[in-house]
Amino acid sequence: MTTDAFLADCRARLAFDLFSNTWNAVVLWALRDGPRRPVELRERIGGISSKVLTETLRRLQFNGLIDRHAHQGAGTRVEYELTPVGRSLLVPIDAVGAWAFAYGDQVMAAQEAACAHGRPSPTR
Amino acid sequence: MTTDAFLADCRARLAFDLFSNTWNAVVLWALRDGPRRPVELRERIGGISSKVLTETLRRLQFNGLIDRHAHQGAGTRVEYELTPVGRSLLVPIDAVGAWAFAYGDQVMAAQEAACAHGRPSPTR
DNA sequence: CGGAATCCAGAAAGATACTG
DNA sequence: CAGTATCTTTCTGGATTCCG
Repeated sequence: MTTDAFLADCRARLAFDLFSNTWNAVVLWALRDGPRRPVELRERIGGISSKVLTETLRRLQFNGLIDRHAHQGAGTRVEYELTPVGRSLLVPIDAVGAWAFAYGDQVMAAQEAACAHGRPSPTR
Repeated sequence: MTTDAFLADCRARLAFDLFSNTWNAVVLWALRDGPRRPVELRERIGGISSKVLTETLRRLQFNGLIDRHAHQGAGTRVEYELTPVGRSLLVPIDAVGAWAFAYGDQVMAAQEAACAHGRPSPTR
């Protein structure tokens, strides 16, 4: 199918914007095995602050990718869960992961080679 | 294969970082049909400034995803071309595009529904 | 525990002008 | 045309603190 036209004002940009965020894909991935509480997510994911996690969850919720469930009881218990749409996004996320698995070494090698040739490292 | 562990310090993050940039994927996509000159890229892609395009190209080059060819002649003629590794990245990019094609409507609908319910729109 | 409120540093990206 | 140099604005993510 090939979905041409990522360019100009294309709808595919919508998906790219979802990825152009450090944590969106990571959090979705961390939710793949079922509902999770924020504290669990922070354990599974390394190095994400409470604030940033909350922001990310709001963002995903806003885009209809996750649902928030507040179970009432002693204290507070909240869980987040993938929606069907959110779950469907795991497919392309997995494709990205598979690529990294296959080609990550070559990218790192290219980075080191560029540095060795005195090229400054762009931010990313 | 499923490439578990996107979490903590995993190599898959390397790939996510490549995507967590507004323009990387778009520029790679614009190069899919063969070598392109910067001015051509700016035409195909909408709304990218010369400066940002250059930065993006340097970044992709640094990661070994594209090559730069400077043809000498009257004036200046430069072309950028995908490396084999860069071309391989089109596969996951295409998966993302296919997802957007299939589910983009639902995401946009969710956004509008959230707004209608008075939820503020997170940045992304 | 969940999460909201601040404050802050750094990075990304846009606009503009300029050089070869 | 390709690329650089500034300047400015916006965004992101991190740290800290406080409330229910």
